[in-house]
Amino acid sequence: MAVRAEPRGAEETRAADVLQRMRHDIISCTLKPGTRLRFEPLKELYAVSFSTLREALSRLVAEGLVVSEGQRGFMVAPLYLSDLEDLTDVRVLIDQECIGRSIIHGTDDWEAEIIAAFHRMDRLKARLGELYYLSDEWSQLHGGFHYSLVAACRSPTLLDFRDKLFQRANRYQRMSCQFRAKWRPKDVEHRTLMDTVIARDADAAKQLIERHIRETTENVLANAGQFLSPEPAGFATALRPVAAE
Amino acid sequence: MAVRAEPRGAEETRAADVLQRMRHDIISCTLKPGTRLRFEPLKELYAVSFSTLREALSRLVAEGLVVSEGQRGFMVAPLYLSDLEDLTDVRVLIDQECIGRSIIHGTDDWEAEIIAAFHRMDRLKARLGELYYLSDEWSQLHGGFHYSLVAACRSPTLLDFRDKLFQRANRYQRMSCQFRAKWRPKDVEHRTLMDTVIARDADAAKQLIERHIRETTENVLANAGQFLSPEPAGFATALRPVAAE
DNA sequence: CAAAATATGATTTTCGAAATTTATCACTCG
DNA sequence: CGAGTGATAAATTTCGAAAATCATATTTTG
Repeated sequence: MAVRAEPRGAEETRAADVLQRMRHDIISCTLKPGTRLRFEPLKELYAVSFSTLREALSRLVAEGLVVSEGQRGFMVAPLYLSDLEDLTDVRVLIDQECIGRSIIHGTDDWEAEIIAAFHRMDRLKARLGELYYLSDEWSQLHGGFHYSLVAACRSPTLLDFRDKLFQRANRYQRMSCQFRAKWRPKDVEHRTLMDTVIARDADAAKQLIERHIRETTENVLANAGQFLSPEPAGFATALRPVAAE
Repeated sequence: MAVRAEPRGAEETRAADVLQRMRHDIISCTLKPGTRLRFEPLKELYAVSFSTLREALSRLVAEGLVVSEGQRGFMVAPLYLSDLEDLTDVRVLIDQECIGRSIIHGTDDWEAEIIAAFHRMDRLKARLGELYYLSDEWSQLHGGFHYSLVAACRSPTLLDFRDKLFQRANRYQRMSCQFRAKWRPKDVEHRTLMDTVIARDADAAKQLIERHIRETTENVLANAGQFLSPEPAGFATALRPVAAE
């Protein structure tokens, strides 16, 4: 058998590839919140067929990045003040739990990975200068740093939830950057967070991550709060009693 | 315009309908854990085409009820001891938070709905007799009761997470029933839970819900623990560093 | 005889045309 | 003039055939 031309699983499936690209475009607000997602344009933009698009959109609905209205198509999930507040509170809960568990279970390798992630983020920031936070690459490394803090929590479910929350929250920040580019630097905070976590001081780390998350939200609100409508129209959002125990 | 023949939104979309049916069949273990989901049989079973099936399957993957392996198709998510344990811990965390918030924000209507839900569940149980817990209808009402307890938490995100966790956990119980039909009755527990929540005793309610959830898991393990493989093969399950903040 | 290479059959994945449904707009009627 | 009605256009949704991929059996080669 010949050697694989691709770097192993570069594109498992066309649908999975489109899913990834669309997710990125939604989070980065290239696809703006509230935009109706019509098929003809999207078909051209992503170079796939109806069904394949549909598959990707379906999954994005489950992830909360897209909403579907009956048989009237799909739409990039709008941004709401109430959603951001909800998101912020739940993120605090989940991140605190993850950090607490990571501090209990973390190994030397976990610590090493945190330090490495911080270093990568820090150096890239230095190289990028003033508007570092607009870059996709920094976004990646910064996300990686925060992930490294909680990576040892030993709960795939918590990590999955955290990931989804992180992505949804990210959209609000990316959006707010487009209005005003003022952004309080967080280098010191990140370093303190790292030190505290590695020192295994759970209580302090939980306090720090809470402040970190809440301050980020406050920044978003200061930059773009006025552009957020307070509530979705229907008010009742995700309600449905279900199966049993 | 003529009067609608259907009871309003009975089937928004064929894909949504199939999604719902498949979800039910997976949770009830009609589609057994670990089963490969081949398209030809499924196409016949649900009477839809490839693409429509694919759409439903995609969403079930996002919900954690189905797993997809590269381009080798789909499979009903297997059941693992480690997953059940993870699930149990996270459910305790989320449900405690939801109950605490509901007790803070709950109105009279919220209390009324709890009492109503309990009554419905209680009467159906009396009518069904011994093996009440095998019935789909009871499953529904029991789920509804637990939902009513947390319904006033004012966090769509938490409710959504809770719902997904509930469904995933349910699968383990349904499965365990098939091996042995011994099931400790929980009537008294449910009533105590209701009384405590309505009395707004947050600490006691949190303790009760934790015990309720953990005992349920212990029951499952007693009935079917020996049939669960301890871990997924690959070990690392849901890991991927992502975007940024 | 073992191992690699190839051919064959089964399955998944993708595509674009056909069927439904919704939205738009001109038109009639009260 | 406004509300309802019906036809037309635009969009979504569904379908099944065609292309691509994977698993298996067979043959070839060292």
